[in-house]
Amino acid sequence: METDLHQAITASGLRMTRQRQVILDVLRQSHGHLDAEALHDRVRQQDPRISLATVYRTLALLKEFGLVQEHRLGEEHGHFEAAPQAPHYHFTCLKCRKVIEFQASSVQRVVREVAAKESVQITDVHLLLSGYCADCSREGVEGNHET
Amino acid sequence: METDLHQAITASGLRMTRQRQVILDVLRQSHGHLDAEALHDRVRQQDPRISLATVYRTLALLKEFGLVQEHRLGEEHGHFEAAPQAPHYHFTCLKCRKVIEFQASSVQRVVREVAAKESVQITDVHLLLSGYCADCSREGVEGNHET
DNA sequence: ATTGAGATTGAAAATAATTCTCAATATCAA
DNA sequence: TTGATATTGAGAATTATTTTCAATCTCAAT
Ligand SMILES: [Mn+2]
Ligand SMILES: [Mn+2]
Ligand SMILES: [Zn+2]
Ligand SMILES: [Zn+2]
Repeated sequence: METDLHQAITASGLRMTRQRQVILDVLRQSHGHLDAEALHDRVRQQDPRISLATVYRTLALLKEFGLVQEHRLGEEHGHFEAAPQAPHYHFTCLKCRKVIEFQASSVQRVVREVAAKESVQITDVHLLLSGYCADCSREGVEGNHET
Repeated sequence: METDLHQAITASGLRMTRQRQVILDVLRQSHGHLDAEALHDRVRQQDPRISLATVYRTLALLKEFGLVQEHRLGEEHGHFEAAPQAPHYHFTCLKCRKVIEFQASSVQRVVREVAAKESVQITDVHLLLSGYCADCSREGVEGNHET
């Protein structure tokens, strides 16, 4: 639960650094889906010297290890979260940008079907729903031409 | 089938231009999922003066009209396709970048469930599977440490 | 504990993707 | 035909991410 980073790192012949540990720790403690800058800000509170480049580098590494997931939530930048125990998916509000997580076992069924039918090996599943949350449900996606 | 752009445009008090028509036409004729530069290249063959900025501007407009969809296929840039009659989803190979489209009616079931349970209004659904296609299935995601 | 090969980092530059600015041009209702 | 104004092209600007490289760590072998 905390040594899996050490494990992955050394198994790969890489080196354990304070930066890598801090970045993973911060991501694990943070609920929600942080972008690189937001993560950098929080990481700096633990160690003000860590650079944004190292945040990006470490995120790429943690993704390879399967310890971190990146999501595209409809914006021009990525959002990151520590890999959860059970897979989950996302809804994001086009107006207020709120993110709601949900589970749906039937998605795994679809994944198995596609894997079989297309003879592919599936390693990642991203389901993103977007629209308007309960608070924002009013106007639609396109043109509200009323006053 | 060809006048729906005129319709959407004029209904919005906008203006019909050669550029907008060409960009939509090219996208409709192109099978596959083009990024902005690739689309620009093809559009230029019809009209060499059209700028990349206009391609981006028009894609944004066509998305608002629901005539075009943008997908994030695991790369740092978007890919675009003309809105299909029936919804479909995507698998992309992490090695060769090939894209396979598939349908899965159970996804719509999940969408309805989430909409009901979370009281949200869902306007877009993106399901992206990634992994290795039949040709590329061999090494895993990370490190192949063999020769 | 010391050493050294080489992995990692910070800072800044570079690259990539997309958006914005603005003067020139095109559209379309009158 | 005209005029108000929407749109465009070109390039600058912005945003997100990656790369470069010299300085600094890490860790296995002394
Ligand atoms: Mn999540
Ligand atoms: Mn498609
Ligand atoms: Zn909302
Ligand atoms: Zn492949």
